Amino acid sequence: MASTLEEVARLAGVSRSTVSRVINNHPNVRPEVRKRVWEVIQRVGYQPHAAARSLVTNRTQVLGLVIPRGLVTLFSDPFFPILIRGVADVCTARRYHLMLSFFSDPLQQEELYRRALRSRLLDGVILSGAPLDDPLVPWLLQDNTPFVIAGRYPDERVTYVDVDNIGGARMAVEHLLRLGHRRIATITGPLTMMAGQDRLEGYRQALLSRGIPLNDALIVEGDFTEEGARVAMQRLLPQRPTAVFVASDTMAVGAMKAIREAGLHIPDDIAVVGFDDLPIASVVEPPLTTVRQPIERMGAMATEMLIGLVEGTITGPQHIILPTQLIVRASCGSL
Amino acid sequence: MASTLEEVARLAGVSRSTVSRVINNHPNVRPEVRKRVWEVIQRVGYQPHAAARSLVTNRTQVLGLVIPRGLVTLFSDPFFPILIRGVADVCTARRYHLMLSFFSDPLQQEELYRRALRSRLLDGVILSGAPLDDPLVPWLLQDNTPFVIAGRYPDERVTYVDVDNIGGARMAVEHLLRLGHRRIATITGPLTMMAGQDRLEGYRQALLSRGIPLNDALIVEGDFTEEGARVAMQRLLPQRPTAVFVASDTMAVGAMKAIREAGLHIPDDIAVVGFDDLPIASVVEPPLTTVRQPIERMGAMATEMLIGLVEGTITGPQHIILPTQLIVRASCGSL
DNA sequence: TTGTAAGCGTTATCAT
DNA sequence: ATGATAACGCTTACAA
Repeated sequence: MASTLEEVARLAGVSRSTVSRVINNHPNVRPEVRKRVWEVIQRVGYQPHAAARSLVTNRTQVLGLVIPRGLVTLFSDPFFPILIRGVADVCTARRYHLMLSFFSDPLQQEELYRRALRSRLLDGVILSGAPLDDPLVPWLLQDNTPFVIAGRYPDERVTYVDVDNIGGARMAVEHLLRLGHRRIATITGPLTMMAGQDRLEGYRQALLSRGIPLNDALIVEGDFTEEGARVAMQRLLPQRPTAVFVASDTMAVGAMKAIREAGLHIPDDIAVVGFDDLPIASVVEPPLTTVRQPIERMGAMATEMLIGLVEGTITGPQHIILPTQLIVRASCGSL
Repeated sequence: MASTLEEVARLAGVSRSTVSRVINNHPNVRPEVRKRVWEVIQRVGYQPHAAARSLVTNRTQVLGLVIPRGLVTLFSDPFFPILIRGVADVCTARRYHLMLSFFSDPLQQEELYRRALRSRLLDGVILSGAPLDDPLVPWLLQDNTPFVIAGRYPDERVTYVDVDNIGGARMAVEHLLRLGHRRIATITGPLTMMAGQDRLEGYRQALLSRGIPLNDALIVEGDFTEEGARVAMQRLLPQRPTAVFVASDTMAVGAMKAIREAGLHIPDDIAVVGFDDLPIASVVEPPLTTVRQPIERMGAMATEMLIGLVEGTITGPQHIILPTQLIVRASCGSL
């Protein structure tokens, strides 16, 4: 069956401690002994027992990625898959394992918190897509659990890495302004999320910097789903906007549907700009002008930072904002 | 700090064993004592230490989901996200944790196998998208690790759950035949994968049952990517097929691009049928006729079966095939 | 450089 | 019904 340190030690004619030293690359082992021990390890296929090890080291080499289940419903939106890939790649490279946790209701969340974190199953967690009032954050702070948020968070004590949502949104709207639009609507993300708020803030800044007053009738809150955005756009149409900034590509697709269903043309009647630069942006007709954000990189950096926190190579809370970039295609009519 | 059994025992004025019995709902604890112990547990926020527990129980309550990294590149294809959701939901419901593992090269795979499985970090694994000659399968069999494949596998000893790829493909092609097509091409999935082979087999069966000889020039192997399918379709065009069965929706989108780029019309010049019924199928122009497969359900069932295997409530190897369904839209020209 | 032995926090066996 | 006590497999002082 599964061999233990003890067995390897016996076979190599040394003590458990020596085998442990070899496994953990400690110095102070005679090269000759080290070699002999490694041979036995290979021969019997010895692998340290993870639980036994972490019982004494207090480390599991497992990181958690926590995502609200509701958002995952939007798995037609590859935001999370891409984020996960960034996270997973760093985990693999740094020899950590990745545990995925979705939760729907607060009850499930608390249960998850107990089972995964209080039970010391995880060395740390990455949070993404959490609403601003997510109870997880105070819990984590109080328990002193290493954690990083993929997304801005208005508390200096939390380490986060986000993309420049404000700047990106601002660029998008400024582009529409340059094209002569003055009646620019927006479909926001959920305003319970920082990303939703920030993209709206960028919209605001762009308009105000041109001295254009905000018009509440041109601002409708969306929910990051295509269908939600379709409905939102339908509500916007009577206001006769000449352009609309939509806070995600997936929602932009929904908005475009609503516009076409109303018999209007994109971009001639209404220009559309999205946010994300997901693959669909270049596939849709007309191709979507959008703001590119480095999702995978955000996941990767969040993971690097979390590992730094866990291993103690990063000390205080850090705040990183990654740049975004405007990708101009046909849907805004500048081509 | 984190409290232990010992501390709870002291505070409740009982022994460790009693607290352990309470935690694990063993009988033979006086209701009064049980109540007193629970109170202390709540008060100090005690949570059993996962590693300590699994060191003695030989159970971690963690399941692994293993996916080749290469396929994940296609994260614009929501197949895996949807599968993951099915898996994750059952995990949550059954109080298991889910560990996600991607690997690219065989070396990484072996390293992963050692770190995650031989180290007893996982109670079992779900495999998906693995090629037929994946070395993981023999390893798992030999080590007697509980595992389930989401996908058919030609070895009676392995438990799997798959969708009816053969039947679905056959339905799709039979539909094209009914519409009068005789020169039907196909872009297959990678033939290293069972799903690729099975969908090709369905194509074969449909044609042969009508007495139409197979024509190798009409069969091109794809790789489940949009771009790969675009190229494949370009190679197919000179053969003048009147219809093409494409083994995935994502590939179908690529094929449609190639067809349009050649100045041809869908479905009038070439009818297209896909496979998956992903969200994009109904969004694309014209809407894609395709074969719907219950991806999420497959993930969920695979997980249920794995848990059954782990907990010993399922004995022998099981083989389940879930039904598929033809969804007729405009791209095949029958509307 | 190597070995001995004490824990890590549980569960489980066996008395009581 | 409850309590000692021995594992589980490892790391890590401390000794030698």
